[in-house]
Amino acid sequence: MKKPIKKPVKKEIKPKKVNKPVKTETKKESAGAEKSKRTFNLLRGMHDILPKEERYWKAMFHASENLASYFQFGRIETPVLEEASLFVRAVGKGTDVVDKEMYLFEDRDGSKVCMRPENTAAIVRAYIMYGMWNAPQPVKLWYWGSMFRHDRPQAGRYRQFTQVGYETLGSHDPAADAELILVAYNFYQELGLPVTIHINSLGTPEERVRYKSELVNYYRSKRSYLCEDCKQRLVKNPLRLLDCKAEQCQGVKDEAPQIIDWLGTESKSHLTKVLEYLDAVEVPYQLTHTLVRGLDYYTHTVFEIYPDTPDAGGGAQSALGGGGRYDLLVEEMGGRPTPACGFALGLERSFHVLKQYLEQNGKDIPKERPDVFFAQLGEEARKVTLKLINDLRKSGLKIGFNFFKNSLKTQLELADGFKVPYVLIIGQKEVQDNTVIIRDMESGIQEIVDQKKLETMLKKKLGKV
RNA sequence: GUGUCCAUGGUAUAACGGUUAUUACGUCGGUUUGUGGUACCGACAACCCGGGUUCGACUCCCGGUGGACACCCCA
Repeated sequence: MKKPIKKPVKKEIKPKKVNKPVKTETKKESAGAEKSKRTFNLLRGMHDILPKEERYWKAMFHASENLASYFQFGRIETPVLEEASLFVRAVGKGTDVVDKEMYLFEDRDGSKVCMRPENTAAIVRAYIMYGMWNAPQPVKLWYWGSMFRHDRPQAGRYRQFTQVGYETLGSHDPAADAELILVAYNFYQELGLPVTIHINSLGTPEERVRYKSELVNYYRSKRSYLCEDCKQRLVKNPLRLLDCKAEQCQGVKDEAPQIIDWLGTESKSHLTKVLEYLDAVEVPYQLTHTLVRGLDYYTHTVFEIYPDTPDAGGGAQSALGGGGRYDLLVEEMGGRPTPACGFALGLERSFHVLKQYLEQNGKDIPKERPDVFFAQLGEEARKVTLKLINDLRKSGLKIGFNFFKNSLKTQLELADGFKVPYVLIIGQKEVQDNTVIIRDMESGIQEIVDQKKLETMLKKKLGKV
């Protein structure tokens, strides 16, 4: 409140430059307008992706796109907004994702809609809606988009976050599971980030139910040793008991029955086959019997991807992505019985860990640099330059320039900042002669060439023939 | 949802219950108007918001908002 009043006064006392009073006036005006002075914050848990981070995002997008094309996944984009019950049904009532974290609201016509908290449900919806079972099976789809969960923000966790995901619908073959895991693994290989896959099997619902009751029995007998959270989990979400990080629960956890012992021969052999495929493609994995997943729809294979870097974020948050098989979901959602599996990667997390990893190892994703910089003096030269730059657009050369600077000195400074090997200069003289100066930034040697020969000259000099 | 810590120019920071709030980087401009990587000069730009205590608050207190981290949970 005080600032707007103070400032103008201060400036009026010592009048200096011509444009000062003008500025004072605008300040006064905006102060008078009161609320117009307010600036805006981001909503909690939201974030911007700025140009300086773009190369990481681009790398991630390219990796996922190339893998999708190589492994023949078709891109699908579903809406951010869906009928709320879609996710309630698919993800499951009682899960935190549905009960506590959904962006849920009434649309203007009173219908309940929500912003997608994940994308598998929508993929299944689309599979059924468009009768994709009529296409050759399995149907392989991938997506890239924003998801929304109203959770408390934390390292690598946002309320709006980006996931890339791959889903294979219509195959119960363990090769489908393995292929997905391979894609996930390759994604990080492409980025140069070492990761390990943690894998487990949840078996069939029947096997899981039997195991769960066994687990509950076991934990009940040890109830007095458990932390408060685990006492809650015992009634609310028993499988999560295995995920507890509390010191006091570790002993109990280590002795706990393992689901693998409760799997039938078919489930076991499914898991074994997946592992055999992983061995064949040399994907490093770790059989983790404590791995359970939060969403209700998983059956058989479940897996998560963890960075190999030791201090890459906290405990649970270090999972970069995860997924698994959901053989019953399509039918539950009203489709024909269709086995399926898929996974999603958290891109903000991946970005975070990747950047940190690269920095720690003195590496980086190279910034995009122009090959040459075009400097221009005067209006006529500017026109010619613009024409030449446009002509060179298809040459494959990247040309840096800044038309809004007039002094050659400034333009050379810019060029220097880009570390370009050559600068092209056009002034009055060159406009008249239809020439252009090529300046070697290292040696300072300059030569004058005909504008018509510019492209071939440049390509030659840059070794891009 | 719970807990801990935090909030000064674009970024990173210093200081202070009281007349002009540091410094560096940055951005813009200049050192005879057509030549960079150095140097010098100048300019720009900040106390998150609201309330309280006080003669007086950027500084103390409360609330809000936002941030960081952990838990719950999840990507």
